[in-house]
Amino acid sequence: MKKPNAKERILETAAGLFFQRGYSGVGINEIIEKAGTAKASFYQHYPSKESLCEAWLKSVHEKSEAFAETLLGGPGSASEKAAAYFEHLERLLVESGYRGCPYSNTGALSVEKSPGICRQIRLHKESTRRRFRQIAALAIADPAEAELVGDTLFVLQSGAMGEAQNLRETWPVEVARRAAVALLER
Amino acid sequence: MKKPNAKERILETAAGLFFQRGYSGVGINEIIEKAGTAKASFYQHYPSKESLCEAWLKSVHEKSEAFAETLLGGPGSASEKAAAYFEHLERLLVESGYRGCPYSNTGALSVEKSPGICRQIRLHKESTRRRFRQIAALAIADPAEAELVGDTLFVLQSGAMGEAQNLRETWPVEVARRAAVALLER
Amino acid sequence: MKKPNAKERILETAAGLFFQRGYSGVGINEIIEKAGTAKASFYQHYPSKESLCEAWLKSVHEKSEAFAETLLGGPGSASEKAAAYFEHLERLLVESGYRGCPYSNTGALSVEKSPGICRQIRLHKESTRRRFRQIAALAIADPAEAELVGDTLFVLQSGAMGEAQNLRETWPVEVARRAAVALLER
Amino acid sequence: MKKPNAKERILETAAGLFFQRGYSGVGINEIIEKAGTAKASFYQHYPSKESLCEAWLKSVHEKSEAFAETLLGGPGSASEKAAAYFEHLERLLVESGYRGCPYSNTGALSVEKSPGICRQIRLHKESTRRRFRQIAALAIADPAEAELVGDTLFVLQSGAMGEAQNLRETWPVEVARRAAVALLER
DNA sequence: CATGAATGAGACTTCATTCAT
DNA sequence: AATGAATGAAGTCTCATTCAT
Repeated sequence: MKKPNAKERILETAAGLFFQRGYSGVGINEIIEKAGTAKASFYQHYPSKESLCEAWLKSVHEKSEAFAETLLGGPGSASEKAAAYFEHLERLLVESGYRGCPYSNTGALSVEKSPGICRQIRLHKESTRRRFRQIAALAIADPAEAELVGDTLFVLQSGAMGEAQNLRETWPVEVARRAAVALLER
Repeated sequence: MKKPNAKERILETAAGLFFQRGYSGVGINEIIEKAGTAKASFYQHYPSKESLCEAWLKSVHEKSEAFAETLLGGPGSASEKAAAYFEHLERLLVESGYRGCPYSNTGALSVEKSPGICRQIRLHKESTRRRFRQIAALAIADPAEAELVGDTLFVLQSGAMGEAQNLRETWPVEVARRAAVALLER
Repeated sequence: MKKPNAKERILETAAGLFFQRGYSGVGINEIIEKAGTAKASFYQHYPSKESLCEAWLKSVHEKSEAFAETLLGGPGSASEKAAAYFEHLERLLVESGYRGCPYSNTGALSVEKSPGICRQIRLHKESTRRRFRQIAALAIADPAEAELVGDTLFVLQSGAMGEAQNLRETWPVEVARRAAVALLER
Repeated sequence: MKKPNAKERILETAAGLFFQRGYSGVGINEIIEKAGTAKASFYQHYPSKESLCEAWLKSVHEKSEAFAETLLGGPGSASEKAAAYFEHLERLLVESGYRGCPYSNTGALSVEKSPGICRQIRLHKESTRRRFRQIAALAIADPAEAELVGDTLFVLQSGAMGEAQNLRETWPVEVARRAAVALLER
């Protein structure tokens, strides 16, 4: 019995599982079983589990970029945009059962062997950092100051997601949001 | 040939390995081999791998507490203490090859099955949060305000460690330190 | 993009790989990849991997026959022909990195399931045996004696190739050549 | 349900299977199933399939050495010993269903990656060569001549086993035996 | 005739854990 | 308290082959 679109189904299935239980917590067997594919079909499309991880991170990055562009292109002041961003994060966090940031969760594993995965993580993180700098530049005239504030927002957001995940509480996100707003409204 | 202190040797060996490669990246076999113990001796002292993880986290917590107490009990203003703390983190980070926070790294795994590990993480994180609130209280009179600033420092610190690990760069720690100092010197 | 001569390219590619790493050491995937063909194109030309093996052995046999006919039809005494034959073998051996006889290497696998492959091996081996008997008949009058000597040359040659391969040294071929010459010059 | 002596059972089972169908023709699964062991028990005793192959070849070598020593230490002239040796080979060959020499069969695979296996093959082959030189030295006074004849016997024996395996006939062994006797009785 | 996607079966290896001594 | 042998389950990956287009 042959089913088409195995590649898509595999990626979608893996996306859900990797996000919920982490890259190292999910095996190929479970992925292909839930995707309804044969093992060899998997390896036809992805040369290794690591490459699937890369594809997953890439797909998450695309959705993240789409949201960020919408937010940045829309109306509102810098602090409003930042607040909206943190509120969005909080919603995601609760909906996902406090699973935090897929990139940080993957980076927390010792994946030193896979440069491809590390590269995806860096790409996403640098992109996020750039977004926060753009937001800061809306409110702060001095470029150097804007960059510093942008980086601070980036660090705040990362810490908020991580600790909310660790503690299974939302207050870190709220704290970060208030700090962000304060930095931008000064 | 009986070797004493098996329990200690196991814990020390595991501490090094868990820290460097993460809880899920190290197997029991490697631990007992490097510790020079037999398989069954391991299970005599630790009923499971998870319990060893708990013991590891507990031991890390003790060292962390000792450092924090020294810092808090010593001389210096709030912002000086905070700056010293972040400089300490940066040193650890570089020395360890950018391995970040053991608790966050462990929490990034989906270890929902082990309440003991989650508990250790929460204990340590709440304790760290309390330390930052204490530092903030040194500089800020209003209790509510001090708590908020303390939580912000906590979030900053966590994000700094996480992103420094992800990017293998130290700037997130420096950014966090400057933000912390700014918050405390206002 | 259609490429002609797919069948030939497959055979040539497989010939190189089978010779170097043995029938069981080469997979279909590698063959079609290096030949630049699609999976299904392969099975259009060869119903199975075993049939490709047969085709390979057949093609090797043809080249071998051509050489033998040239040698036999040329000038020189029986012992000169035999010596030339062994010198030829030694050259091939060194050039190929001591890969020995493709037929013996294939026969060493337990390919009991494939009568076609076994048949090719037998065909080649019996033909080689006949050649040696012909050479022996040039030097030895008595037919029964000539047959025995021919068979002995055949066995010597086979052992020489096999052990040269096992030891990665050429002395077995030289030993066999000297024994062959001695048998024919008596 | 735990059974002791897994290591022995694994080696004995593997010996039979490797001999009959070749190293590459037998999988770990079949070995452990027929040996009645768990897969992890296998890897407790043998770090890899290749290491099991080495152990197998080593065990075969020991039996082979025992036979050779008995033969060499016993009574009889050089040609009688050689004849007995070839008759022994012929018996083994028929009994085993024409499976030839385990070392040559293993060496025919492209096992370039495993130096351990290659080493076992070389050890056995060089030892066999030495035995034949010893036999030749019993009949031939000149040392250089004896060495050459010994090597010739070695090559003859190898070719005989290989071609008997290829053709599933015993005549190569008989031809080799007659050639050997002729060389020693001259 | 050519193709890329799909497949069932099996490859080798490692996991954390438990048993009998 | 300490040990080496044994284990079931799961790990990632490859095999030769066939399908639908």
